[in-house]
Parts: sequence; structure tokens; C-alpha cells
Amino acid sequence: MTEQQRRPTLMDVAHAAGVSRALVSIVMRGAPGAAESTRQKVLEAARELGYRPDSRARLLRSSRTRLLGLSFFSAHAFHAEIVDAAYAAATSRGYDLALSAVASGRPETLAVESLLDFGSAALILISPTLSHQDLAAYAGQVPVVSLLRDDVGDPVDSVSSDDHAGVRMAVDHLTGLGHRRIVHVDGGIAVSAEPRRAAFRAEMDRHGLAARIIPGGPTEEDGLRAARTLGEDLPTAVIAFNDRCALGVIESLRADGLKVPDDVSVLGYDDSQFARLSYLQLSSVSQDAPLLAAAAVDRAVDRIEGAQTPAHVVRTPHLVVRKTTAPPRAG
Amino acid sequence: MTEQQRRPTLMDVAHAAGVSRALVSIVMRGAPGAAESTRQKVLEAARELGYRPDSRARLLRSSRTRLLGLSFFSAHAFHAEIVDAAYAAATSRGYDLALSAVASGRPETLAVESLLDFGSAALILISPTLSHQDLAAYAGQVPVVSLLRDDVGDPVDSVSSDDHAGVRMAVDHLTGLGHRRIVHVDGGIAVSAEPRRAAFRAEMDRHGLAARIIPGGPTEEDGLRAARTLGEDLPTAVIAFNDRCALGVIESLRADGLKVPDDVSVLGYDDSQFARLSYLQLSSVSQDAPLLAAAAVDRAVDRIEGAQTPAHVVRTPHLVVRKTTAPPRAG
DNA sequence: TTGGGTTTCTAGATCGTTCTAGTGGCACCA
DNA sequence: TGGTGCCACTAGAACGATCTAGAAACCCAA
Repeated sequence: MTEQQRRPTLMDVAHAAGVSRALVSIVMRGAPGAAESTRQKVLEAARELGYRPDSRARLLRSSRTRLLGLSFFSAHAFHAEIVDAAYAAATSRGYDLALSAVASGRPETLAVESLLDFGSAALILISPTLSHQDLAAYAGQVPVVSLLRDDVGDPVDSVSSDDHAGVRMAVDHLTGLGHRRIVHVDGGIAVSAEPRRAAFRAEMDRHGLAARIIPGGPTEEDGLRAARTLGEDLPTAVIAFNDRCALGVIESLRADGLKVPDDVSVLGYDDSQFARLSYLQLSSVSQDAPLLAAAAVDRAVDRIEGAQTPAHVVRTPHLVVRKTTAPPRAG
Repeated sequence: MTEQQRRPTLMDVAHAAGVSRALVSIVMRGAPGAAESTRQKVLEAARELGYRPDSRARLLRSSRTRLLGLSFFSAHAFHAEIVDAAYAAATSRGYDLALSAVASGRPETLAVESLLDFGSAALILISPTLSHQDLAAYAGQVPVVSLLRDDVGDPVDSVSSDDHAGVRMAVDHLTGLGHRRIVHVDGGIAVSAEPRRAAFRAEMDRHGLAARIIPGGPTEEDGLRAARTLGEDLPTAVIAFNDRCALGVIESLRADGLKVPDDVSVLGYDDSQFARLSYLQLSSVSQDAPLLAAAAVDRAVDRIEGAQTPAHVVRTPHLVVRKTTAPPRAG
């Protein structure tokens, strides 16, 4: 089969229905100005021919594109959850989503350029690693919304979660349970690792406790490696940079014959899908990624549709206590 | 800031460089037919104005789009690895990639339509769940390549892995170690669950062993639930539908105080990123997803550039033995 | 019947490119 | 001198839609 037939155009539909191109255009985009009877006739003809409007031509003419560009990291499973939520939010506001992944041989600039090439009316970047300068340059062309990173300079919007509040909740939760020797396995150079590190220091200080921080990273291996360096001086609780890192920590402890949470409590960050897995039941700070995604989409659409000044939305995270945190072993 | 300045066009560059639009076009796409001196002059002017070709207009005019549409499941972490590889393959053949995810409220048809709207010259669908009829309909419009599913009807290409061979390797590996009581936790209604189930039955038969199959699924929870039903009659080895399912099985066994691989060997499928995690070290059947992705891209490009008849590429998987399979406990 | 208002429909310009069919200039050679 | 071929360049028509301005059809009151 596979007849490489030329795909039908407005012209063809118009001809088949015996009306002008303009009228078909009116009908196809549901604009007012067509009699109900002809509207039906046109739709019928379109369906018959298998007509599908050419979005390139459509976009070219009417520069309002109703298209949001979203960049994400293919290696970051957590980002997939956000993509999911963003789709829902975008369609509910009548926009389509163009996706572009930051992958191994594909730097973020390339991903963003590609989104621009598709004619995105605005960009939503998840945890962007770009410089303020780069971000500003893009913001000069279209509205840019940074998701999960707030340190992005003036001209770009941001929708993020209050890292300090999140870490405070984590520390309060653990100290509330009676922990005093708490370690933070940090995120290394990952986005938002620095604010969480600082918040941990401040919060431990506030409680009059020593803030011990171990270099980590965003992956299981990072958590694993970090936990191995704990050595003799075992804490009673660990706050990991994120859930994957927490999992690495847990596995390392397990390998040493330690029980979580009996011997050591472990707290994650992100409340990602797998934190909820029944065998893990990881306590975690939830940033409510789906809500953040929706907020980012809203912000982007608002900017497209007129809002002038960039805004910086910060949401307060909340704690989800599951089975990996408990009071420290008595004694 | 955010000056919503009109973005410069060919016209502007032409005017600035004192040449015609057509010549600028020639220079911008690196076509022959421009003197080196003017070429430099034009490039200079373009750079100065911050000119960026409008891909919509460009695509509209030259219907060769150099764009591949790729659909994937946002919930399937494994698909992200394929996306990654597909990017590399696509760029190496000079094509760009349009991504579209199948997400919670977003059925596969919607994802595919959206790719078509972007003007994809061909579609690559990862583990498509569409009917033969739907697939054929799309294949009538553009070349369609199914990745990781081969039962897709005549008019669409497929690039997949030989499931029977994979399962044979798995069974041979385990029987070779001395296992005789082997269970398959299947994939339920997931794509390619059926062929693997059938292959397991056939291969166990060939070895003169009883093929015990337990209903499972593609997620950790499925594996967990399935493993719980093993009850008293414990096998010495389990072949899981995929790696995530295998992880669920392992965790369930662990929870019962059993050791992997000492008490029970567990084999995964996919050799996904996390199978390689140092604390897991999951033995797994590798489909070489990156290679498959590259093959799919190649196939799609070949079809776009002239190949007429659809092909069905089948690659042979290979076994990656790590630490979750071992000889059965003596006795 | 006329006239004004509304609704329905159409012709033609337009978006920013690429492509086709030239034009003009220069060098070479008979 | 003039023909031929080549190179650099250009004018203008596409591509397939939307948009603007205005024509045609219709309705109803005067």
C-alpha cells in the first residue's frame, strides 16, 4: 500500500464542498461566520478527504502559535512525571506541547533551539542549567519559565518550590522524632543542591545541632558512594538530596546489615513515583511536581496572552511520611 | 526587558547586506551558488541581526521536512533511554526529532496526531499499542516504524528484538546453571508479553521441564504481587517480564528473608539503566535498545529517502550475566 | 420598492521561506 | 566579432494556511 498521495489542502476541501478556501478555513478553526448547513457540508467534505490542517502553514500565517516548548532531561526519570502533568495542564488551556530532551550528546542549548525552531510561543525549562546570560537571551525572544530553579535572573519567570521550607520540614520532622545526629547527603553540583545545603546548615544551626554534610549527587550511585564514607561515625538519620540518592543510601546501609528505619532513618526529596513503591515506602519531601507543572504552564500562557512582568512563583512543599523514618534507637 | 521585537527575516538580512532574498537563502542553507566574499558579507549581516531561519516557513516551502516524529510512554523509564539514543542517531543522519509522549490523559492516537501536525516526515513509535487498522491508516500518510513490537501488519516497518531468542538464552542460561524449577512472571497485557510467554512455554518444553507461568506486569508492583503468590512451592529461578518486574520479585523475596541469588535466581529483561546499578547488578536479557533505536531511525530515513517496501528488522538480543543468577542451592 | 443592517461568503494580500527560470557579466576560443 | 559556457545573482511564483475588506444574499421595516 503506502500510497504516497499528496495530502489534501484547504483548496481541495473547498473544491469538494463547492465553497471558497476562506470559508473552509473559517469552518476548520471553528470561527464564527459560517451558516450551520454549509458548516456541516464542509466538515463532511473534509472528513471524506481525510483533510488535516497543515500546522506549519497555519503557524506561519497567524503568529499566535498555541504551542508551548518544554525541555526536560531524558536521564531524569522524575522529569517524566512533570511532562505528564504538563500535558494535562497545557491541553486544558488549549495549548499543545512540543517536547525536547536534553540527552547524552545533546546539550541544553540545542534542545532549546529546537523548541524555538518549532515555533514555541513560550519555553518551559525543567531545572535549566543555562547561564543567566543565555536565559536572558532566550527571554528576549519568547517568555521563558524556569521550573524547579528560581535563581534565573530578572527577565525570566520561575516556578519553584521553597527549598528552605522543605529542608526545614525535613529537619523538624527528624528532630521531632528525637534525632540529633543528622547527616545531609547533598546534590553536588545539581540544580538546587546549593540552596538545600545552605538551608540544612541554617536549620541544624537553629536547632543547635552540628550540620554534617557529605558530598553526594542526584543518582543512586552517588547516594551509595556517599553512604560508604559515613564510616564508624554513623548518624541516626540521613536527609538525601533526592529520592534516587536516598535509595542509594538505603541500599548501602542494607548492605552493611543495618536496618532502615530501625538503625538509621532516611528521608528523600521529590516524592517521586518510586518513593511510593510498596517495598520502599520512602518518606520524602514532596514538591508536588504536577501542581508545579500546572503552575508553570499557567504562567507561560499568561505571559503569552499579555502579562508583562515576569513573576517568581514559589510554592511550599510538604512532607510525606512513610516507612523510612522513625524515632532513633533508644540509648 | 523582554522587548517583543519582531524577529528578523530573510528580507531584513538581504536589505542589510545589500543583496536579494534568494541569495541570502542560498547562503543560509549552505547551498552552492554564492561567491565566497558575498557569503561572508551575508553571514556577517545575519549574525549582526540575530537572524534565525523560521523553520515553519522553511518547512512549508520545501516539503522535505528532515523531521522524525517519535512517540514514547512517559511512564516507561526505559523509553527515555531509547529517546536518548534516537537523538544521536537522528542528528547523525541530519534529521531533527519531534517528541510526543503518551501520558496519563493522553492516548497514543493523540500523541501520534500531534507528531503529524508538526509535519513529521516519518513516525517511529515505541511499543505502539495501536490496532493494525490505525497503524495502517497512519502508514498511508507517512512511513511508520514500530520499535520493539513486530506484530504490526503489512504496511508498517518494524525494528524489534527476537523475543524467542531472548527467552531461549534466559532458559538456557538457567538450565545450564542447573535450575529445573523455573517460573516466568509474565507481562500481562503489555506489548510483547505474549510472545515471551509462548517462547518460555516452548523452551521449557524443549528442555522437558514444566513451564510455570505467573501473571505479572511491567512494573515493580506487578512483580511484587506476582512473587507473593509463589507461596510454598518456591522455584529455584525466576525469569521476569522486564527489569522493573524483576526488581519487584527480588524485593518480595528479600522481604521473606530469602537471598538472591543464593536461594532464588532472578533474571530481568531489557538491561535497563538501573539493572546496572552497583547494588542491584541484575542479570538481564539485553535488547540493545540504543542499537535498536539507531536501526529504527535508519529505517525511517531510508523510507523517507526512497525505499519503497516496508521491512521487518529483527535483532538478536544477548544475555548480560551479573549477580542475580547463580547455580541453585545444592540439594 | 427601497434602504439599511446583518449574516454569509469570497477575492486577494500576506506570512517567511525555497525554487524555477532567468538576466547579466566575464572569460575563452574560433 | 560573436558564439558558448559558466558563474553570481535576482525577480517572482510557489507552499498552505489566515486575515482584511468588501460583495452578495437575505431579512425586515418604511
